[in-house]
Amino acid sequence: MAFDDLSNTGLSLGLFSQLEQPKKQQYFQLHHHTKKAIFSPDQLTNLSLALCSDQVTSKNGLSFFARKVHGEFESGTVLNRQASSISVVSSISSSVKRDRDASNYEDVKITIVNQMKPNISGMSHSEETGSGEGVMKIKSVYNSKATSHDDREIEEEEGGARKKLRLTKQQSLILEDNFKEHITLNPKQKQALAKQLNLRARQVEVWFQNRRARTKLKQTEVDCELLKKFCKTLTDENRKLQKEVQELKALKRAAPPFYKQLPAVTLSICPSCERAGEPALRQQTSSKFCK
DNA sequence: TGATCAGAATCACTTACCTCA
DNA sequence: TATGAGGTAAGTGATTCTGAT
Repeated sequence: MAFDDLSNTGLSLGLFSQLEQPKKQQYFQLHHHTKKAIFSPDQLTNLSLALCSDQVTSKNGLSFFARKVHGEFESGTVLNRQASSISVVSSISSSVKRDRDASNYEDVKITIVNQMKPNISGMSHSEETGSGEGVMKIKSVYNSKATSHDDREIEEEEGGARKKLRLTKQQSLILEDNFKEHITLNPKQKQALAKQLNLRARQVEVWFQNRRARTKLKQTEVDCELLKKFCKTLTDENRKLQKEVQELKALKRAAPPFYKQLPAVTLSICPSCERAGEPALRQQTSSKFCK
């Protein structure tokens, strides 16, 4: 796909109006990931934990940020994502600003430094951030409301290797507190929290995402331990029962059961009433039994 | 009314940076 | 000082859901 075409399909999408969009999401649904061929069988059956569901109302004026341009580009070809979703364009490399929550940006433009490199997704970090041929830079142009933090980050990202953000203890504490209250945030909460922490909404979102993943991982470990214990209990129980069976078998061999010592009794069916009974008894009661 | 599409939200997995033993 | 492990912020590619057409 030629780059001009790319911008036509997605990147020159400008302002979007605010939308009221009720969202209902089931979090941590039990589901299978059966689609990606690259998954191992274990991964295919990887289950999420069913925790809760929540009604989220999102009023996040679309803030349609160029989210995903990815895949192998070859001139004149299409993106490797479904053609229907190509309009969403984003991070080709770490130099791409990605902030779909920044509803205050005015437009997203692309600056092409050089020709696109085939197989961008396979580029190494140094290749991505280098300044050599074939490197494409995408720059998000925010409106005047963009925070200084954003500007700083753009500078940093353009400058070289990606700098890892370290949250302060205070920030982590506040995030943790919020997580205790709700494990997901609606856009309003996200924005508010981001403002409070002097972070971008995307960073808050990522933190919650990673936090949920950590919670799930821990829960999985706990579940695993419980299952191990349960398994051990069952094994012990099974061993006990096996032992009991052995003992009973030994007893049986030693002395035949008492019912085998009783005289044999023949049961027969009365042709008129079709009831079973011992003949001697039936003879005594036949006047009542078979009328 | 059902089909289709776009966009948002979220996920699992991965990468890369940073700290610390 | 070098190094490997572990923690975690961020990137990537996918699915699901919902509203609009």
